[in-house]
Order: sequence, then C-alpha cells, then structure tokens
Amino acid sequence: MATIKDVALRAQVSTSTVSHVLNKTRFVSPEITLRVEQAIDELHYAPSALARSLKLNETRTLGMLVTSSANPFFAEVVQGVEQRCFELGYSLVLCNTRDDKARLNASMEMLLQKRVDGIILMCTQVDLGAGVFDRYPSVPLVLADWGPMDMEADLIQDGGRLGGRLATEHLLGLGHRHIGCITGPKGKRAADERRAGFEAAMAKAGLTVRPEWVIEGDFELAGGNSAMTTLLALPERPTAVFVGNDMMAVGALRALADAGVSVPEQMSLVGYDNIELAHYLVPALTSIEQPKAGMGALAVDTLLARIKAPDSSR
Amino acid sequence: MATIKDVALRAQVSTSTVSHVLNKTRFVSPEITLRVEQAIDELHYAPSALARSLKLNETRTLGMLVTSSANPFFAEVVQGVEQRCFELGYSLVLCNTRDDKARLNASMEMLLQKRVDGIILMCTQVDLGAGVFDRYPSVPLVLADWGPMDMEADLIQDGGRLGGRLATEHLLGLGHRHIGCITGPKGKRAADERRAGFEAAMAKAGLTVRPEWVIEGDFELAGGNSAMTTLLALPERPTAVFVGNDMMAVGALRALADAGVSVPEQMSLVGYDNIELAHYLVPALTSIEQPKAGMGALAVDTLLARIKAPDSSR
DNA sequence: ATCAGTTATTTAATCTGCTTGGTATAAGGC
DNA sequence: GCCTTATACCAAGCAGATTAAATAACTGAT
Repeated sequence: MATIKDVALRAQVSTSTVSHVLNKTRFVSPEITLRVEQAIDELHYAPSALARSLKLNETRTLGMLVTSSANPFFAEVVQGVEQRCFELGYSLVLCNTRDDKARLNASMEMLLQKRVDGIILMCTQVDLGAGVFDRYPSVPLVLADWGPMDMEADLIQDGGRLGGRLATEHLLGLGHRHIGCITGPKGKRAADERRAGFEAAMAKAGLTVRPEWVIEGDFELAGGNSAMTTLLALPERPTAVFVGNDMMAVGALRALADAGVSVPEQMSLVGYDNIELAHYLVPALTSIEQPKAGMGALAVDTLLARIKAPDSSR
Repeated sequence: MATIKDVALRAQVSTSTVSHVLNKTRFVSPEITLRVEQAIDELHYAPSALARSLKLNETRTLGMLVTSSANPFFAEVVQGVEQRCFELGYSLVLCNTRDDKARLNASMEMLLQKRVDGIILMCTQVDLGAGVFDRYPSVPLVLADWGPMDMEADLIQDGGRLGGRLATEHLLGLGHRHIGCITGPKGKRAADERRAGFEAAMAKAGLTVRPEWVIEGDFELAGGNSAMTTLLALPERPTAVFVGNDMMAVGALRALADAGVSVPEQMSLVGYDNIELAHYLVPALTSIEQPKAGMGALAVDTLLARIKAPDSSR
C-alpha cells in the first residue's frame, strides 16, 4: 500500500507538503495541490490512521462493552451509539461481555491497548474486581444502565423511577387494584429504579404491594416467561402486571397464552422500553417509551465532552 | 501513559528486552524477566497496539458493514462474528450502512484507513458505484447475504433455495394446496433464493404459483404487515403463506390478527431465520432454522483464511 | 538597478512506540 | 588463551505530523 512518501515522490514535493494538502493545515499553492491530488489518485493512496494516531495520540475510535448486543434493547442503543459515532467521524469497536467478568476484563484490556479515546459500558456485571480499571485510571468512561459504582465515570441514567410510576399509574387508571410486578435482576440500577417507581405509585394510590406478586426476572424472554408462569400458579392472581422490560413481557405473554389467560380481558400488562416489536405483538403491548437511540447518542456526546475536558466536574 | 522506554528505564534493561519479555519471543533470564514484569506492574504499562500494528502491518481488527445491526437477524449474526473475533483475539469495528451508499463508502474508507485486516460485508445495497473497492483492491473481503457481485471476495451463502423448499414442503405436508409467498426485496440473493426454493417445491408438487399470491416485502416488520394486508384484501386468499423471514412473519401475524383471521386454523404461516423470538410468539411461529451465529463465525474464519493466504483459490 | 527586509512556500529533521536482525559482551569449556 | 554459548543491547525502520530552517519571491527605499 502506498505511503505518503510515494505520493511525495510522485508529486515531486516533500512529505510534509502532502500532509498539509491532506489536512488542509497550511496554504499550499494550487498547482502543487493539484499535483499532489493527482498522485494520490493514481497511487490509490489512503493515509494510515495508524501512523496518524500514533503521532497525534488520538484514535477517533470509541469502545463499547455491552452484555449482549443481540438483545433488542441493547441492539437499538448500540445502533444509536454507532449512528452518533459515524456522524462525528468516530468508529466503534463493539464487545460483548456475556456477563462474564473475565471476558469483560479481556475486552477492556484490548480496547485500552488499541488506545480507544473512550469507552461506553453497558453491562449488568456490577463487580469488576477492580482489576483493569485501576490499571488505566485515565481512560474516559461512560456508564449506562449500570449498577452502583464508585468509579470515576459519567453516568447515563434513564428515568426508571418515573417510568415505573407511569407504568403503574397506567394500570391504576384502567381500574386495576391488584397489581403485580416482574422486575429485572436485583442490584441492577434500571431494575431497582423501575421497581421503586412501581412501589411509589402503589403507595400513592394507597395500595399495598403483595410480596408474592413481585417476581424477579432477568430482563430476558425466558425469565419473563417463567416469572409469569410462577405468578399464574399462585392461588390468588393479580389482574395486572407491570413487567420490567419488553423482552420479559413477550415471554410473559407466551405464558399467559399457554395458560389460556386472555389479555387484556383477564390480565393487563405494561412493558418497558417500547422496542419496535412491541407494536406488532398480538395483543399489542403497551410499553413505557425509552429513547434508546437517544441514550446511545447521549452516551457518545457525554463521552466526547469528557475526552475534551477530562477534569471538568461531573 | 507509560511507554516501553519507561519500563526499560525502570527495569534497567533495553527496550528490546522488554519487548522480548512481553512477546516471549526470545529467552530472557528469570531475574530480568521478573524486574521487567515488576516495572510493568508499577507503571501500569500497557503496550500500544497502535505502534505494534504500525510496525507489524497487522491490526488484528476486522471491520463489519451491516445494513442495520438492530435488526434481530443481523444482530445475531453480528454477535456471532464478535464472538468468534473475541475467541481469536481480534476486535470488531461495527458500521451500519442503513442502505445508504454514501455511508457505506464513508465507512469503507474509514475502515481501510484504520487498516483493518479484513472486512465482512452484509448489506442489501448491491451497487456500490465501484468507488471504494477499486481504490483498495487488496483488502480481504467476505460477502454474506449479498446480491450478485463480481468483486474479488469470498462468499458466505445460506442455503436459501433448500430452505425455501423445506418451508414450502412443510406447508404442503400440512395438506395445503393454495400457498402464497411473501418474499424479500427482489435482487437480494437471499430473497431470490428462498423464493426459487418455494417455486421449485410448488412445481414439484404439481401446483402452479399464483402470481397475485406472491408479494414482495422488505424483510422488515412493516413490510410483512402490509404484504399480508394486501394478500388478505384479495378476493381469493391462500390458505398458507411462506414468509421470507421472521420479521415479516411477525408483521404478518399482526395483520392476520387485525383481520380476525385465526392462525393456524384459517391460515398457516412458515417463517425463515428462526430468530429467538419466534418461539415466544403467540401463536408460535414455525420457521426455517438459520445458523446465525454459525454464519457469523464462518464469515470470520473464511476471512482469516483469506488473510493468511490472499492468493489461494476461492 | 540593487540591496535589505519581509513574506510566501517548501524542505529536512525529529518524534510517536514498538519489533527484530545483527552484534556485542561476559562467562564457561577445553 | 581461544572458541562457544548464553544473554542483552543497538539501531533501523514502520507511516505519518510537526516545526524550525531554508529557499524563493516580492516589497520599497536608496
């Protein structure tokens, strides 16, 4: 592959002139500019971002760690992240952690060695063993959808508490008084907040939350399915359930259908995230909107702001 | 960030010795090895993959271009690709093209400048204007799920013809004789092959394909929905439909429910891809299995084989 | 017309962090 | 004392960015 030297030779100028033409960082006379551009065309020259990054100490690359990028919710956030990266001239290195600590650490290590400018973390795994992070204290980090952490990082929060309240109030508005809840994994911020919102709304309506109607799920299809199955096996069933995310709601719908319980006649559901699929389900799923692409874009913007001003207050 | 020089200085050895310790590329005495390792720890040193890549002319990074990574089918393939990359010590740069030629070209340019070792293309866009590809004729490419192309690249093919036949035969086996088909976009290989399989199976069964029962969709939720709506509006309806992928099938199910047509009593469906969600739908969707993660892994393996032997026959 | 003083362009030299073939040095063997 | 080994170091790149320095071109004054 041609280098800047080849171009310089062919255009009969020095490499620095070529560099200035490429980056428009100084005036170069029109004739010379033309010669250089011709040489670039003829040689199919493409500057090496590698060499450039090495010198400039900036890769224009971000890393993203996500539990499972195939999960529709994450997939949409990832796409939002990628979209914003593209708009801003960055590229994105995607890593799945699969809830595996070793894998997370390995991926972090790789990203750091590749000298990404910053990293977006969106994983369930709360405890990291502090292994990698104190090795590289300086890499800008953004945490989205993350458990309690004391790391130096910016946080992207969804208004889970509000959303949980809205979801519950929707059910209350339909006249329900016996309301259950399928939550996400305990300890995961998003899960806990949504649940807190649910409890707040119930309390505000003067209703007590029946503990056996609050079931912990895993934010996945299967978890929602088994959680609903558990609920349905109870001697007394709620008439409505707030499900912590849409994936679990889909699983729950399946369980309801299998049990012959019709929705919404015999039981109402509200989901969370409003993934595209929710509209197409039968019956259509009511869901709390989550600006997934927006969260992705926000994460990128936050990260880049931090990169530009590493020491500004959080 | 510490460099190899800092480590060398602290360990009182030369940089080359540090390098050899890091890469285990030559014998270094135990005492010196220890000193070097201590220095590495104390300085939180992480070698720069940038400098390494520059020197070695290899980035251990692959690029992947995909129409829309949030599409469940693509999302699973992408995850398969990432999985295999991780296993092999590669990282993955993900780019969405959104069916936008300009964007595809821009992303290609970026990947090439970053000197990725190879690129996996999985996009609908058939025509590229040949802009970028002849500029960099040498980058190893793998095309998955791609229209007819005459580029120098390896191809990953799904057995779409076979799958289409199987799907149709499933419906025939259920006793159906009036079978329709909702296809993917014409010109897209996967779509055309599945359709060809459908037609082959019909012909083999001695049935004629009624043109008005073959509707072109877009492989998306909305397209499946409107295609089925169109079908249902016909004076004569088929009793079964082979839908070209699961996303469209979900959309179609919605249309059927809206029209009060019960599935499978009044109409049977078969999908394609067998995305995880298909099991959880109500009614459950029968679908032709597509080894999505497997295809991703295969794409990576094929690409790496090509990288190792650029001139071997295809 | 000529020369000092500018300004406009381009060049040459260094630097980024790391790998590696060639080489140096000290210890050990005969 | 000389020749091996064993072990570690040197220095030349890799592809480009940056900057001080050099050259060329031009200005106005004498």
